[in-house]
Amino acid sequence: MPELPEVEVTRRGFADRIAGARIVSVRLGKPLRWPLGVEPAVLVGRRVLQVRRRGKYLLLDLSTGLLLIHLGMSGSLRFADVLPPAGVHDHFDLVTARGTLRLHDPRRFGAVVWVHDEASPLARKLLGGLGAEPLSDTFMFPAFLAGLKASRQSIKQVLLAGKVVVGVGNIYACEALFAAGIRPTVVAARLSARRALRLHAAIREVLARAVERGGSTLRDFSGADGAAGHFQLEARMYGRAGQPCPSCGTPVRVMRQGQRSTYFCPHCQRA
DNA sequence: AAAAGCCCCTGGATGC
DNA sequence: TGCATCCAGGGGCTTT
Repeated sequence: MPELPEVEVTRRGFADRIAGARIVSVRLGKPLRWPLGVEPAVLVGRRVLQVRRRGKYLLLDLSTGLLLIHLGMSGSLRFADVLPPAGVHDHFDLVTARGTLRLHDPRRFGAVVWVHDEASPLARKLLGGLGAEPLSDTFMFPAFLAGLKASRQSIKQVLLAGKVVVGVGNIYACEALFAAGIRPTVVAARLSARRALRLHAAIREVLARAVERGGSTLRDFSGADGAAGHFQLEARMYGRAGQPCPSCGTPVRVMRQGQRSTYFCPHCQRA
């Protein structure tokens, strides 16, 4: 579900409030993607120092170790003083002295994993291969172009893979490619520097705009305070098959790329 | 080594 | 109403 904007909106929704809070208890529901990796009781008494984000992962630095949280396809986090009794899809509660952080995840593709530090084997496996952060100034065009030049995959799949740039999921890949006027099927290595530059800018603009708008709410995404996002109201391609392109009026087309739906305008995205 | 497919899981929408 | 099928915001793992 959540792409970079949704994860970042989630992070901002509770980071300041949970910072410094002591862990009171931990409740686990049904199994998630991986086991927590530590006895829940061991975490009690530790403090949550800060909440960072890397790609679509949230990193909760504890006074000892850190929790990696991923929302998968259907996950969302809530943070509140008091939450209702855990439902069948509430699979992780981190109860702190300042409120409870709860992961709700019907499909359970999400994960909460404890590691001692970012150099641990699991942390390296999950975070080690990630590409540049698109909203930071480490997202440099020369490296972006070099990454594209090294791949014979389609540009859409390169964006989704997260090895060159992180955080771009299916919605924002479609939107950024439309904004840049690039056909999603183009082989990444064949993009000219000029077009790659347009894409580099489009990725930043689309993601930053989505964060401002509070993310996209397709099914049940909401921020940590429970508020829905509004970006989907302005999605120009994603989910709009058959509807007129807002730029030229040509019906939006949908196709499959790597088991994912791609939406594009055959006129505005000609090459 | 890189790329393509395969799953993990539940629920909602659609079609018969 | 009931049941089958397809699809969904991700990504690690296995197979080519």
